[in-house]
Amino acid sequence: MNFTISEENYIKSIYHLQQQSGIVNTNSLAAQMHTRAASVTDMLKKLKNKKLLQYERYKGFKLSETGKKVALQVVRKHRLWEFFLVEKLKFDWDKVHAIAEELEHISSDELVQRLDNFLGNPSFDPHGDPIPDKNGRIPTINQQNLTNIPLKKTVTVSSVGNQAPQMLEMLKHYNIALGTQVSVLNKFEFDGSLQIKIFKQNPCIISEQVAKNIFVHYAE
Amino acid sequence: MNFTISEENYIKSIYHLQQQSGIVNTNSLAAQMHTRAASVTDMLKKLKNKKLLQYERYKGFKLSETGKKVALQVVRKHRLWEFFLVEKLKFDWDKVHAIAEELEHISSDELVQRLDNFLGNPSFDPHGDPIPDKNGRIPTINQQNLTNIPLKKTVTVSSVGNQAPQMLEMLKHYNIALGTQVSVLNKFEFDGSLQIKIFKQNPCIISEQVAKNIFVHYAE
DNA sequence: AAATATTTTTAGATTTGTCTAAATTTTAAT
DNA sequence: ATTAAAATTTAGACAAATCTAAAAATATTT
Ligand SMILES: [Mn+2]
Ligand SMILES: [Mn+2]
Ligand SMILES: [Mn+2]
Ligand SMILES: [Mn+2]
Repeated sequence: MNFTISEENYIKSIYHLQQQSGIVNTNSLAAQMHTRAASVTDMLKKLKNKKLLQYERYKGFKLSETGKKVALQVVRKHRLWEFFLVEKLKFDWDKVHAIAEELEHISSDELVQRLDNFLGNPSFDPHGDPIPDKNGRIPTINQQNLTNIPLKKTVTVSSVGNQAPQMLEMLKHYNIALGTQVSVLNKFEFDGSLQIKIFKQNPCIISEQVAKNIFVHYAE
Repeated sequence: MNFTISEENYIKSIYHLQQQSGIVNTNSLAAQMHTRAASVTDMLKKLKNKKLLQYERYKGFKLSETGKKVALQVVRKHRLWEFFLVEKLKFDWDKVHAIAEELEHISSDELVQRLDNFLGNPSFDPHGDPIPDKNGRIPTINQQNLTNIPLKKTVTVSSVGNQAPQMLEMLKHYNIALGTQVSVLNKFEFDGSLQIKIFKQNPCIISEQVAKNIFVHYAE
């Protein structure tokens, strides 16, 4: 089946929201999509008609199994294109989201599969997010955010929670990228900020808010 | 300024039609776009309002200078993406048009420029059509169709006139691609068909209709 | 439990792009 | 010069996606 760009964007947003909260409500989706609650309700009816959504009015909603499959294909395309933009076209990682937001709607299945192969079947996108495979399966990694890491243990940055351009820009300033080796030297009780040592750099301090959005795994 | 996908498709079609005939009329555009004359008229009004078109009702129309620039950028994107699909993703040349028809509407200028560089700033797309540069300038080549070539002279295939999948499939069957060396052995007066010799193959016969759509230049 | 606030849905409008059918204009034929 | 044919435009309708304002349902507070 084929979906409009708008439908795909809604489906993807619902998918991301329900990953966190299980069930999604109208206002949070409206906020995520930068649209109005009334518009969301209209689209929910369409998606329910197409059996992509479990939805009863006033009761919240979540994707059906079919809906989830559609969402995963859009996510797959988004992350593969982001990988292409960074690895092949040398875009900075904080510049690719908006472009991938358009490219993810190109419809050819063969294109996606060939792109995947051309890129060497990558498992993670430039922000460390897992790329679903052709069947929608997602590779898992054991990762935790920096606030949960014991002191002095060296870990590797594996992904970024908040991917707002502001956050990514900040990480660029700190010289933190995926794969960067870090250890936590000190945790300050007053505001939860962390003193960290970044490989080959002088120790510096990051706020708790930033630390919570830096995910890491133990070095192999 | 930014245009909708539909506007871009109309602008591009008008551009291609006026390349041949100077001025364009409603019905031929409707045919080209697989739409109805009434829809064309509606869009003409929009494009005229946006100063992309010189248009007076019942009198035909053509692109303004601004309109031509927009068209050339869309053509540029279309042909760069086609090149990408064939050279990098190894698509057959008869499978890329429909996909490029979508990709040409991705809006980022930086993307186009980086793609161009990544591909090595190609001058011609997989069908031998020239790729406009950033400023809309088009490389020219001296080419003629096969019916105008003197007998026994060896020439190189440089582009294809009719690019319908049926035509491209046929050329694939004949083993004719861009760069293929050909010479005309004989011209049959009865139906205008040509006996030709394709490099490393036995002589074969092609119809006048096919010959007219094979453009060639003299080998360097 | 009643009143108030929040969330969600409906009603009705708007924009974009399309369509059919009818009217108008231009062109070609008698 | 009329008439007939072809091309083009207008009138009016429709689907998709959005919006604002008002109504309805649910949740929270007194
Ligand atoms: Mn998108
Ligand atoms: Mn990403
Ligand atoms: Mn197109
Ligand atoms: Mn082409």
